Amino acid sequence: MPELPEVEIYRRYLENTSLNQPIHHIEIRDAKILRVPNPEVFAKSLVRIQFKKISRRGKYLFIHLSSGEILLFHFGMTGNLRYDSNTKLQELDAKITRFDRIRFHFQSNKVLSFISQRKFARIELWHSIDDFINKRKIGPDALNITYPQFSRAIQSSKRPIKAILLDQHRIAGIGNLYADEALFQSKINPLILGSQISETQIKKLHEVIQNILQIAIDHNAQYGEFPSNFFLHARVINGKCPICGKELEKRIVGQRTTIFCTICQPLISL
DNA sequence: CTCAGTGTTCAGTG
DNA sequence: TCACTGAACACTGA
Repeated sequence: MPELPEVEIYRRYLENTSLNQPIHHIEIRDAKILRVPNPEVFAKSLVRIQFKKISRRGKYLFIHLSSGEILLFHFGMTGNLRYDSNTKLQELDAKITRFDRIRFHFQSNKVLSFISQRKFARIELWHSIDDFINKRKIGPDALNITYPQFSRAIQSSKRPIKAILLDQHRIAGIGNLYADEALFQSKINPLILGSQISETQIKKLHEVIQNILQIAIDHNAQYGEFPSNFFLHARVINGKCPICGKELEKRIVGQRTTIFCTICQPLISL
């Protein structure tokens, strides 16, 4: 599920469960998740290390280690976390599924599992956040991006707006669902090119994105609890436009399924 | 049985 | 170098 709001919820979860506990050992159940030169060496190097702080940029979660290094979590399409505080080993084992890919065993006997159904999720180790941001060229966080930054990110591209919103190099944190949500609430057609969007629309889009993401976080990223005016409710059932009632349009834009209303999100620039 | 899906990376093109 | 595109990755559920 992980777009920005989910990852922010994961960040808070780690902050509330996993700080300041020395690691006892790391259980590697699927080495593919670990994008490090040598998983065994990686695991050994983390023994006795603690998580000191958890931060986030877009969909990337950073664990600040007591060693000074940064453990990077990216959840892909299906990543999740589960912190087990049971003291009995049997009860801990009972909770393991085959999707528990990496497990961090703390000296306190608590266990943090990094879970992922599909193996698109990954864990990396970096010297610093700046090092990671610079090498991967990750754009500003969608919740923090200023209007001038946002405007430039949109107008400087000739790709469809939908593709721009999904491009983490330009703006970090928006995924397929929230991109459709933001475009619907802003009444912007997903196919309009970035360079062709009016200043008024960009302004509106910027506001709408901040608003949607904040509301999503406030509802713990639980889609079922989002306000009824959220497009997502109509989108999942592939139904009719919640505003005008017309059959929603479905197309591939920016390589992803895109659902929108051709009436409420006209192709002309306002 | 087939295919789409809350995402990224990498190779290749212009 | 840069902007962009399409394939690949892996597994479930409709």
